[in-house]
Amino acid sequence: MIVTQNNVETDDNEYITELLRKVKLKITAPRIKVIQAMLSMKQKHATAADIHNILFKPNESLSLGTIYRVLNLLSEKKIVNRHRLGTDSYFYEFNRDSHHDHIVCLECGKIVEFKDTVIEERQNEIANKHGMKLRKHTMLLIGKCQDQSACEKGENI
Amino acid sequence: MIVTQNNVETDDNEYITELLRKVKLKITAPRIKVIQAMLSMKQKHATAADIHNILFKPNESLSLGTIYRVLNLLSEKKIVNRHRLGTDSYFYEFNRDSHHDHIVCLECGKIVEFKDTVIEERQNEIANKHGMKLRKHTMLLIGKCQDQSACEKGENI
DNA sequence: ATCAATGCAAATCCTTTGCAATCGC
DNA sequence: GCGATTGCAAAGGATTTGCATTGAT
Repeated sequence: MIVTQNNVETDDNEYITELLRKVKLKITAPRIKVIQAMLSMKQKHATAADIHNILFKPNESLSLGTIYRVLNLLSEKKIVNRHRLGTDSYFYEFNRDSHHDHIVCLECGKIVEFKDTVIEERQNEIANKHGMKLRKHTMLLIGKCQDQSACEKGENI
Repeated sequence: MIVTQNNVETDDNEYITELLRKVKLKITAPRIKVIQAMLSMKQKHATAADIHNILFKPNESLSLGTIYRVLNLLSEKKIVNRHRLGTDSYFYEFNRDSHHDHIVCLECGKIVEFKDTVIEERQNEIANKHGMKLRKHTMLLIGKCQDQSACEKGENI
C-alpha cells in the first residue's frame, strides 16, 4: 500500500488546532501530525501503519504506539472513524461527513464509499422486527472492478 | 461466554463422516469432534476458543492450533462460515442454510440471524452503479434488546 | 507405504500497555 | 508545577506455522 504526503498549508494547522480544542483535547505535535496526514493523503482510508509510514522521518518519527493512542482518542471524539474493511487491521478515515458504507475490490483493494437510505430504513425495520433498537451498523460489499484497467492490483489501496 | 455440550447421537457421526467424505476431507477425530461440537452446542456461533473449551477434556483434548486448522478447512469447503461479529475474534457457525446476516445486542451479545432480499437486491444495484460486480457482502447490525429481561448481560452469547 | 493431519511451541500480526521522561497549559 | 502525553519496549490476544510424530487410506 503506497501512500504519499502532500504539502499541508498552515491554514490546515489552524483548522486542526481548532478541531482539537473543540473536543477538549490538548494540542500536541503527534495529534496535529496524525490529522495532517489523514487530511493530506490521497486515499481516505489508512491503517495505523500507513500513517506511521507517512509520518516516518529519521530522527523525528512518531511511535506507532502513539499513533494508535491518537487514533483511538480521535475515534472517541468522532473526528475519525474506524472500520474493518475485510483485512485484519483497522482502517481509519477522517470523518468528513456523515455515515457511509464501503465497497472494496477484492483484487485491487479499491475502496468506494456509498450511502443508501433505502437500505438504512430497511435495517431499522429489521432490527425492530427482531425486538431490537438499532444503534449502528456495518456493511461491507466485496466485489470486483468491472473496468479491468482501473483495477491495477495493489495500486488502489 | 458459556457453552455446553449436549449428547451427540451416533446418527450424527454418520452424517458427519458423510459430510467430510463429500468434500474429500479425510475422516479424522479432530474434524469429527469439531463438527459435533458445532452441531450440538446451543448457540450457533462460536469462536475457536469456545470450541476448544467444549472439547477440552483432560488427557484427550484437541490443540487450539488444530481447531483453527480444521475450521479453516471447513470454511474453505463451505461447511462452516466465519464472520466478524464486532469483537476481535472470528465467530464460526455450521452452514445449515444459505447466506444470512446478523444483528447483535451490544449489551448481552445475543445474535439474531436474518436475511433480507430487498437489501440484497439493492446491494447489487449499488455495486453495479459503482462499476463493480458484487461477490459477497457482510452486514452487521448492532443494537440493543428492547425486552430488558431477555437481555441478560453476557448470558446470551 | 505414503502423504496428510496433528500436537506443541514458537512465531506472527495487530494493538494495547507500563513506566520513565517530556510536554501542554 | 501538575497531570496528561509520549517513546520505547514489552505484553497481549488471536491466529498461523514449523517440525517431528502420528494417523488415514
